[in-house]
Amino acid sequence: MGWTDERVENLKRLWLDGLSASQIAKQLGGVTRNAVIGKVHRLGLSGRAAPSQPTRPVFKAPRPPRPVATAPAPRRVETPAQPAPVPTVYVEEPGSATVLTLGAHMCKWPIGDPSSDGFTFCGRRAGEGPYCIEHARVAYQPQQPKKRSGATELARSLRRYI
DNA sequence: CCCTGATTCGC
DNA sequence: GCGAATCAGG
Repeated sequence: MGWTDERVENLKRLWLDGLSASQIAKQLGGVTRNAVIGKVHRLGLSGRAAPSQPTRPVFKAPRPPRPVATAPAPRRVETPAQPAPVPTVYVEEPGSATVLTLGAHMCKWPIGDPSSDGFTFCGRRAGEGPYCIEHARVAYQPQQPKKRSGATELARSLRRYI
């Protein structure tokens, strides 16, 4: 499949809309993301007004030499032993995607407080639906048919979030 | 491992 | 001109 005028127009629009190369490739069909990227460059529109994910244009500072020989200071002098470091059970690890990096085919399972800075999405490869296989299981599991004791049920529901 | 764009180079 | 392979990065 070659680059017809129509397909090129599509490419331009989608690219300028901020879609990623792989997303565009899927949408156009018959091309890989490499082909899309190559074409984008040949068309001279590599830089985007609204990049899907701003690629660092700045250079990274040369790695500062690591202090090697110093012993790792166990910073923790005074803390009168708090009750228990028992972690909350039902919080997940932060996802790999933020609202800015969440792609079309990434799991959109929200993790954390949407109003806080640490809010993320799961971000793993999504299947048919908006979620990855694991979260799809949780999301689409209606109810457990049998009644259980309150404690048992609570323990059950919490387990799913570990 | 998933993803992103950038570059190279044989075709 | 094209795009797979590769590179470099999150």
